[in-house]
Amino acid sequence: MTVPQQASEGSRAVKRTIEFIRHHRLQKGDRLPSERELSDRFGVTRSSVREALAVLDALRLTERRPKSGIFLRNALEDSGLDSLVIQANLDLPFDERTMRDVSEARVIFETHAIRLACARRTDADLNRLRELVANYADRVQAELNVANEDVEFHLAMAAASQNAIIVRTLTPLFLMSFQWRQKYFSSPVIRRRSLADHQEFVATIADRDETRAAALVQKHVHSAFDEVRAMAEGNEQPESHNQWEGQDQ
Amino acid sequence: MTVPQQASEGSRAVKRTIEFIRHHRLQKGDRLPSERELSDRFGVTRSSVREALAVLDALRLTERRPKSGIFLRNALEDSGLDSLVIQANLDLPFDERTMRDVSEARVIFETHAIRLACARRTDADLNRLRELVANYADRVQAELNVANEDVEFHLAMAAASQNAIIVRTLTPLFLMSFQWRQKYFSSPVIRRRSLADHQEFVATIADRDETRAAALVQKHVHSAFDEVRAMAEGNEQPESHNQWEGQDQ
DNA sequence: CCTACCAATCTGGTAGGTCCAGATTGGTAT
DNA sequence: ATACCAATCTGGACCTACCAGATTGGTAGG
Repeated sequence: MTVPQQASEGSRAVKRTIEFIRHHRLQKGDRLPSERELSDRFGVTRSSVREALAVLDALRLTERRPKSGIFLRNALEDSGLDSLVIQANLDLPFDERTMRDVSEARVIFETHAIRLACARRTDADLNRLRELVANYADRVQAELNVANEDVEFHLAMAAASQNAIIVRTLTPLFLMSFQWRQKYFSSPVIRRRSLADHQEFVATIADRDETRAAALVQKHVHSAFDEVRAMAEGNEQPESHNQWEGQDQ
Repeated sequence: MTVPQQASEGSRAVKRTIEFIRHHRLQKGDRLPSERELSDRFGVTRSSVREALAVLDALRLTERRPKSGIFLRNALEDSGLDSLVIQANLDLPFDERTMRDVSEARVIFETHAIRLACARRTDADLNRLRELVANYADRVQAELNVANEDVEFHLAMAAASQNAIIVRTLTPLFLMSFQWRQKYFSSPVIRRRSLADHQEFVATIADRDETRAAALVQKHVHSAFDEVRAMAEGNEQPESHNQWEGQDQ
């Protein structure tokens, strides 16, 4: 995956802007301060602010009206899925509701993905999945973290559905959870359990057994989310309202 | 929806860069020319190029390695869904396979959305849907285009699922088809047929009739895509490989 | 007092320049 | 063939300047 570099000023400006929107509770249609004022506030150049605004525009969060101002196009919660990845990378917190929705959506999307994979998977898909599981097993044996390999495997299953849009939909849902995925897979017990599931996934896809595959998705994803939830509640400071905040690793 | 402004240099730089990647058939891991060279090629300032690269970074298409270069992180087809919206807004074409996948994904996602909507919709959701249909009916009566209203209605149905992630997933799938949606709804016959479907949607959601609702989604979406496909093939120049290219309106 | 109008001001868009420090690279000396 | 070092290239950030249209506030006219 990506090596966590230090955030550039441009990215910091994105973070500051999102925090500004949050803090001032700006709503759809509200106007942001001018680029010049934002650059003053944030202590960066207008160039950096403009870079950030270009990103927020791309995410459909803001709209820059020439000679007029910067306006909020959507509430933070209405932007595209890619903004979740960016928020996660910037260590911005998610609320409980978002995490619940992500969990539910992932089950729905991945269930369909694996159903399609059972129906349409090619031998090449199957071989790739077997390779990935073998590699996964090696790493589990070597007591290594498999957070990245887990994402790789799940995306490979999705790819076997032969529908690139489904893959592109699931990708951000995985990437946004990179932080706590790392924590989740720090447990050897969990790694072994996960490996067993993956092996079963491959078997069901090989047999084109949609029903068993779909059931397995439910179990696999739900248990993962339950586990993470439990971990978060265990480590949680009592006064923290948000157990899903990204953690530095 | 959004008024199509003239593209800024920053957006043009995005377009030029994507075209560059396409034209030179760059693959994952390949290196792009330096910012300075791109700004020369495109005839814009480095600032504009940097704005564009910030966007492509956010879309997970490129990766900027400080003091090293710009590298392709993903193939164009592996980026997030939001990039589809941007490509559509820049009048960049989609290939047939993407459109097929979008159609399939939309049916899957929206079917689940409406199932959840049947189970969970509140009275407020229902009222909003009725309002939207009433407005829709007025516009059909007045022989007005209902492209935007159609999106609004479908997103409102998705919102009734009480899962924001599903809404955020469907949104780009609608927005990317803004161009030909406009054409599709230029036909009064289609507008009337669509209105009838929407009225039936509301009825099924009111009755919480999941089965009928799901069946209706299949019919509604498939017929729409078939229609658009037929329209595109009809107007198509024989040598065009791509009938999904965005059209100016 | 209200309205119409106009000029100063503010805004985003773009250009062009500078400096920095680390990565890359190619040639040189060993 | 290898080790090393200096010139070069790269992205990151800052700064100033200009443009033209949108906005706005005050003024003149009704």
